[in-house]
Amino acid sequence: MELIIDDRKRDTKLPAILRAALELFTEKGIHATTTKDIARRAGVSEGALYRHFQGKQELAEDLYITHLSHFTAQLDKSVLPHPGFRDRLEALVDGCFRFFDEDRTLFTYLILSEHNELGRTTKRVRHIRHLVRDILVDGRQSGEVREGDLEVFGAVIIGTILRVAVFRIYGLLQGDLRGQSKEVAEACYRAVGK
Amino acid sequence: MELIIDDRKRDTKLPAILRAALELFTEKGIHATTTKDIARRAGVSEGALYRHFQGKQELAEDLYITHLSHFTAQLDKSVLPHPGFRDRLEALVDGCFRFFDEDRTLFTYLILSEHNELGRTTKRVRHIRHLVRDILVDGRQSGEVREGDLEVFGAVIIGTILRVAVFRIYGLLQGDLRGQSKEVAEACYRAVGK
Amino acid sequence: MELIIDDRKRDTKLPAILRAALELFTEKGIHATTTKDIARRAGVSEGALYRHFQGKQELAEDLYITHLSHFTAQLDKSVLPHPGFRDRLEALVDGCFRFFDEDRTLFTYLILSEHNELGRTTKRVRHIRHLVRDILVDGRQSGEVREGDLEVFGAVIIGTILRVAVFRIYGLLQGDLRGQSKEVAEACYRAVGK
Amino acid sequence: MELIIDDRKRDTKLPAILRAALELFTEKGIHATTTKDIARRAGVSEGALYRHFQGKQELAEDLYITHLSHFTAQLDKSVLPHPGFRDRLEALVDGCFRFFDEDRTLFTYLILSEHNELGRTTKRVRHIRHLVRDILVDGRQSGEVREGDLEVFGAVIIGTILRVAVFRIYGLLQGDLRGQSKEVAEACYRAVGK
DNA sequence: TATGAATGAGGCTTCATTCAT
DNA sequence: GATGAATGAAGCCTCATTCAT
Repeated sequence: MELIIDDRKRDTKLPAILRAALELFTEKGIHATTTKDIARRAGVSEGALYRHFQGKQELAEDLYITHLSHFTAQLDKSVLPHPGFRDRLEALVDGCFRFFDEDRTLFTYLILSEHNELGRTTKRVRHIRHLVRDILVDGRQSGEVREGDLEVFGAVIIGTILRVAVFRIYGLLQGDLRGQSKEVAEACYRAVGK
Repeated sequence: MELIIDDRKRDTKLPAILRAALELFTEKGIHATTTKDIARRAGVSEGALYRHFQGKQELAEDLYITHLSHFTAQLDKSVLPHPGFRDRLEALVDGCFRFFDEDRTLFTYLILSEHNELGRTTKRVRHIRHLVRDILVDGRQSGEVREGDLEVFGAVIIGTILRVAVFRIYGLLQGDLRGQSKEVAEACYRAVGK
Repeated sequence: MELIIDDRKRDTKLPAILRAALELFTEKGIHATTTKDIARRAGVSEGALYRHFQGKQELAEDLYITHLSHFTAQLDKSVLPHPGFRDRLEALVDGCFRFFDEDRTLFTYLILSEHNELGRTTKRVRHIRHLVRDILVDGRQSGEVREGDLEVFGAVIIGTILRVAVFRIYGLLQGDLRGQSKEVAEACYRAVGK
Repeated sequence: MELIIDDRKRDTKLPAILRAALELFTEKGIHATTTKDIARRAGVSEGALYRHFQGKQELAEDLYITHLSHFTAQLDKSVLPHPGFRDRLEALVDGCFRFFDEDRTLFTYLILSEHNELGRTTKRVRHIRHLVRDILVDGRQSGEVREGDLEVFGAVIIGTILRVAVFRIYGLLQGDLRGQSKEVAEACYRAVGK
């Protein structure tokens, strides 16, 4: 999947830098990735990073904010139009899994990694967590979600989706995740639906 | 909760070092924690760590292996004696949540953190994941677990438990988690039970 | 005051570059001024400097030699025609102070700054120091300068002139310096005249 | 001359570091001196600097403040006890010249260098300038200083002293400066005394 | 001619670890 | 055993200069 890049920078080394950084941040974590690592993998001098970012930190934050915003927006668009809770749940799971299948590295960076390093930055972007909450609140109102703490239900849904992805990475599951969307959505629905 | 320490070292600076290291590793990650950080928080000199460990890495691995083994063993002991799937599930959730309530930092270090830094080390210890798998296999055999991919079901259970803990840390949930054990086990059971 | 520029280059970016460089060199020193600083303040690209100069060093030397030569020549012309020591002294002080008033930045760059960076370059240009020496030697011969080491007297005159300028920059003195020419020349005369 | 050093650090590398830094800062300026330069001349690893200072800047400021304060205090003590303006002037010039003779490098660093790099720091320490002002104000009150702007007179005195030192460094003057104290004080007195 | 991305050397600083005291 | 100064490798970043467009 192509990362989001300002058109004017299409023929600079920025795309290579972003992709290299993304991979390394995901593999080893932001802190453990050195600027030299990034430069080497991008096929670029270290100094080149600084034409596009103020520093490693900004690079990491930029990658995070830009792509998470984009992903969440897309997810909103494919989930919220569905009227019923059950369909929304399926769309949610499917949206996540398709994204995972398409760019596992990016998914991991945005959603699975912890990023203590990014500090407050991570709190300023809409996240699946918020979408799930919206879905649950609507579902409760429409009577499709059973009694119980909505935060706990949110944890069930998000926890399940993310852990399935983690298991896929560990190799405990195989093949494209989108093949499992139905089954995973079903499990979630059983857990929280009426 | 008191960390596990060789009796002969009870009155050295080791306990302080371990606790300081644990806190910092959990707060900032192993890589981002410096030996100076640890020394300062433990109230010892920088060189003091090296009388107890070969280096930072060994300290991190030691903490991990010792305590994770201990936790998993305890969990096995409180879960496996129960004969039925449903009770085991409840015991599992409750065991995890009690541990979380007792020492959130240690729980985070052992279970929630990612620890790319520890590499292969993390694979050499029995983990909740293995216990969950055992419970599910037994439950399938006894007919208490419905049709469906056991790996997916494992992801549901573990994902749910861990995400509830994460939500507690974020402050989305409040109070002791053990109060939620029943509700969380119920959700898991609905998701995978017959 | 307009900097000295080859007529053919009047409508290139050279004037802007020179002025920006002069200001920055004076404010922060040559070493601490980056080519990017200069480019930004001049409103040109980083590479643009290199069409007019071989590099930053040459730019700094060029500025120095061109303008110092010009200033010293002017000073010679306005000082030496006076026949008496006293009048020459006044003309000297006044010439310096007028220059200061007209372009304080340039005066600072040429006369007040230390320029370790310019190395030998600074020694190849006639300097006020030489003019002062000439005046004193003549004054001694004509009996207008009292007994005493002429080098020390030179230090008194130059030191006084420069320090007055420095005090003006610090804000310890106010207004145009040329208003003080008479008083300063008087002090110098008392110090070294018969 | 021995630099001022906390007793507890007498047998560390700090003295070597301070002396090396002082020499280099004076020779090439703070900015142009690299930490590697300092380490090499001090016979120390670069990292060693950071056991004693937060960074190069702090090292430069520390050197400046500590020693300038000390010098000015000494100068106050040897100048102010004299009751008359003339004697004070002589003591001032002599105090400066003795200091110059004893440690020319330190004198240059503290008094002759410009130190744009030190910014506001330089303004927080009592300086010869303040002492000169005090002397002149008293001298005016006692009727020993003639009519005229005291700031200008201050510039004459300080400018003269400093320029003599500069000329000594250039080699225009030779031998110990203290031999010239009387003559220089005389010139200053003629310039501003009654 | 002008731009600004890219380079590569080198600057400042950090850090795990060692070692003299 | 304990301290903390020192080391040296490595990390992040800057900068004068080059070069493709």
